[in-house]
Amino acid sequence: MRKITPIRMSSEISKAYEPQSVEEKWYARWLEEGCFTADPTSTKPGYSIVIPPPNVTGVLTLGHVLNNTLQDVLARRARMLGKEVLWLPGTDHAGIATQTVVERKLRKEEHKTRRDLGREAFLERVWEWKEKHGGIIIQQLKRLGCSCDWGRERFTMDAGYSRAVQQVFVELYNKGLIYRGKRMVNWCPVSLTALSDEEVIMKAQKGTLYHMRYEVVEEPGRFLEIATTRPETLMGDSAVAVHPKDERYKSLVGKHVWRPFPRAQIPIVADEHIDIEFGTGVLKVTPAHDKADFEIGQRHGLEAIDVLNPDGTLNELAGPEFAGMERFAARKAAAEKLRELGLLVKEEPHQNNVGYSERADVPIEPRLSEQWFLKYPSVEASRQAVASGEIAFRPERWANVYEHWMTNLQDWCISRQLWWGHRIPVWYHKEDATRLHVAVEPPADEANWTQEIDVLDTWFSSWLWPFETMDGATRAKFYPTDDLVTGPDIIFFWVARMIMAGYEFTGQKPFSNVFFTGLIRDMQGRKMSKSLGNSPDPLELIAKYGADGIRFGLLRIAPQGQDIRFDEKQIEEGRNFANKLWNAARFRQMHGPSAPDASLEGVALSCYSTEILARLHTLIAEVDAAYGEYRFNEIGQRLYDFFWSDYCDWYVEAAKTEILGADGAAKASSLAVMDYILNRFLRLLAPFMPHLCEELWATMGFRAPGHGKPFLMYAAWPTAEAPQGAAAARERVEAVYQSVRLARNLRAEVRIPSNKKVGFRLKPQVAWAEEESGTFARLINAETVELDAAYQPASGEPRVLTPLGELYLPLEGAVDADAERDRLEKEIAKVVKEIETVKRKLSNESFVRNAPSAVVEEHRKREGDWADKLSQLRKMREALG
RNA sequence: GGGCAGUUAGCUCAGCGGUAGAGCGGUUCGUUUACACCGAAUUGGUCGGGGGUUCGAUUCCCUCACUGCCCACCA
Repeated sequence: MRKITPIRMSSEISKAYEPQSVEEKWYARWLEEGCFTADPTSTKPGYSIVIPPPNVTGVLTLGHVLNNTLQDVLARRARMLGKEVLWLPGTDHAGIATQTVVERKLRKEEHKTRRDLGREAFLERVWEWKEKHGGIIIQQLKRLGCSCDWGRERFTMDAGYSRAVQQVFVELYNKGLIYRGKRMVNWCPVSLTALSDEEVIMKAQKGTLYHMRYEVVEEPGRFLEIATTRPETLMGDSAVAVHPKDERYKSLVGKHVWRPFPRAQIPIVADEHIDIEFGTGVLKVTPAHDKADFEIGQRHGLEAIDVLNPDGTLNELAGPEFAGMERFAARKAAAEKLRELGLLVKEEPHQNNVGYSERADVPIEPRLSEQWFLKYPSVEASRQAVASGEIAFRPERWANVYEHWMTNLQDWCISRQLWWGHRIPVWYHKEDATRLHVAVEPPADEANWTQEIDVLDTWFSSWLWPFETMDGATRAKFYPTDDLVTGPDIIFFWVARMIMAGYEFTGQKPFSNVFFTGLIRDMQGRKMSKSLGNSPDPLELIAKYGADGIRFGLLRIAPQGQDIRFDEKQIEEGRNFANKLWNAARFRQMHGPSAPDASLEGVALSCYSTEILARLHTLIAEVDAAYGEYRFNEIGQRLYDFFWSDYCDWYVEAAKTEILGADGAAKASSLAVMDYILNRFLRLLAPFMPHLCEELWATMGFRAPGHGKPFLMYAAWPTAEAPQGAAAARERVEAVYQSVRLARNLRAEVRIPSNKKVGFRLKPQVAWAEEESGTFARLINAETVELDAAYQPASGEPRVLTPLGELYLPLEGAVDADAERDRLEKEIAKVVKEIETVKRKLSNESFVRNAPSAVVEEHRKREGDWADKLSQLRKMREALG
């Protein structure tokens, strides 16, 4: 193992923490030393996470930063808890997205389409692109500090993985769960492929409801009025439908109407599906272009007339004047023609929901086509696993969303008319198209067969991710995985399907916990998107604030599964916190070397030391509890508050009395306590800010019992002992600190500049006031605090009652008896009010009877405290005259 | 049309049955030998409206309002 040489701090070292070089240095060291490598033969208990594989075309977004930082935190803490950790990385081939990117490039640079190249050549291009430009995001994740086992990076189109995908297809086919059929699917006229229901996004549209009329064949001169939003499909109408109970039209059922163009007689049918209330209560039935219409067509044996080409233009069945016309142009043209024929009754504005293709962002076209479908496997086991808590969803409410989807499953359209993807392992016999060969290997007499040209939906490969990324030995050690961290937006696409695949193909759940993060939005609450340009570049933020800064900033504002409004200020806070820690360590270093083990054996502690150690003890307990509930923001908040406020603002400032004082033993004690705290705190913070903590750990020369490697990232997770005498210390320290706050306030009120040293007088009311007067004086920036039990203040000298006693500020010329009288009287009024409140509460019998005794006790104590304070204030008031 | 979240200080958010919190912002002071990416003090809230349960409600229940998200074949 290589020796680590820490950079020694010196007074020349920069006052501000400069993350760039530190972060890159440590990341390189960790990699060199194999710190991220998972060993399946280890005797330590295993812990594993698989990364939600980002698209190979992807670049890092803030969403990725949050998501992967959370995974990194979990992985790093698990290592410190003594687990053998596997965080398995990789990328997704992302069928449509990647194909589109390469096609666009081809068009731009060579003015060619993929068809110009042909399938084989095009795929070669995609692979070339993938090798060259794919996986940028992997590099970006490294810059963020992700401790993935990069040696195990997987891609969903790796040879072995692809084979597994095809095997799964064959297996499901043989089980009768996969079938081919001509069905109504969601067709994207831009990507020219079928899509699953999940890839369709419903959007509210402002459109027009056209009222038109068809003449009844059997009763010339009588017209049926029909409302439609899609007149361009009327050429594909093969019936009109009314509700069987609709009295208005009962007599017409079984008769016919004239479809105006191409002119034809079509029947009037009765169907339960019709909503009597909507429009005119008459529906034009276009079985080829609407899912509901298709079903009506099935029930009534209607012809499905497909009037659209795959690209969304109309075909010759629509008639010569429409053939070749784009669908939305045709809508206007059809309406216009109806108007000319006198068949358009009216047009009215209408809002309805239209399905859009998630990728291409155009309205999808319901289209009848031959596709492969999957009946989901292991549904009941999967549903049960989440319902019973065998797989825990956090926040829990997502379990309901999952449950709802799982109980309303529709068969999954898994074929895609793309080239980039896993080719469906099916061959059709050239002589006899009904003969199929379904296997991973092509048939022996391959020349007599043609392979299916469609590929599989990308999610049909990603659902195997938690186990197909692992070899046998790895699986034995690390499967099922422990935590999955992902966004709720892919709960159906990915999470639910992985659960089903896990049970179906491994007989086990694929993971035990799923943590759903929130979505990161901009300050206006909008989704981050490329088109809005409101998505900050995380790498720029890293350059500006450091990886640790962005990690900490984001973690601290990421609530449990709630959406997050992003504000760069929050990242700035992360950077500032890093700087604070850096400087606190620097301060400690300025007073000599630290003890590596930072033990407090046999060290006599000041009350301030005892108090901060007690707080550290509490902190560790709280952090552990918060980890147990995945409350990352709370962990961040606790660490921040403890360090900045309790440690830096109070403890270090108080300890300066001893550190800068003459008592060698006392100084050594305070420094040892700082070492103790820093040693533990760096370990606690390491998962959040790994680079900085590792740097300081090395600089300070700390050691800790560890789990194999001489890095902080392998140091044991800290435990803290509650110090002896914590309660007494806390009481004393709190009295001092409270007195400090009051004294500082007094200074400010009397307008003494913060840097001006002044002399105070204290009439002590506690026996130990003398012992703490030095620290007290330091904290209030006093020249002196003279203790004088018999002190007679000049009338009008600024004064305040503190827990240490009456405090006076003898100032030349600033004596104002009226002001002091006012101040005291205001204070007295406040106390009187407090006492009244407490008294009222205590005199309420129901309160005393019903409230928990601890609460009642607290009120009693409070009453006593206030009463004491009041009597002292009154005495001071009398003395003032 | 169903379901789920959210509504707390000017802004972003914690708290979720016992005296309203943080950060940022504002105001005032500060070259106090770690840190101006800092320190101190201070300002600022009938905890969305209305009911109810309770000795007590920002916290639990009901209801309404608005905001956001998910699901759903009303053309």
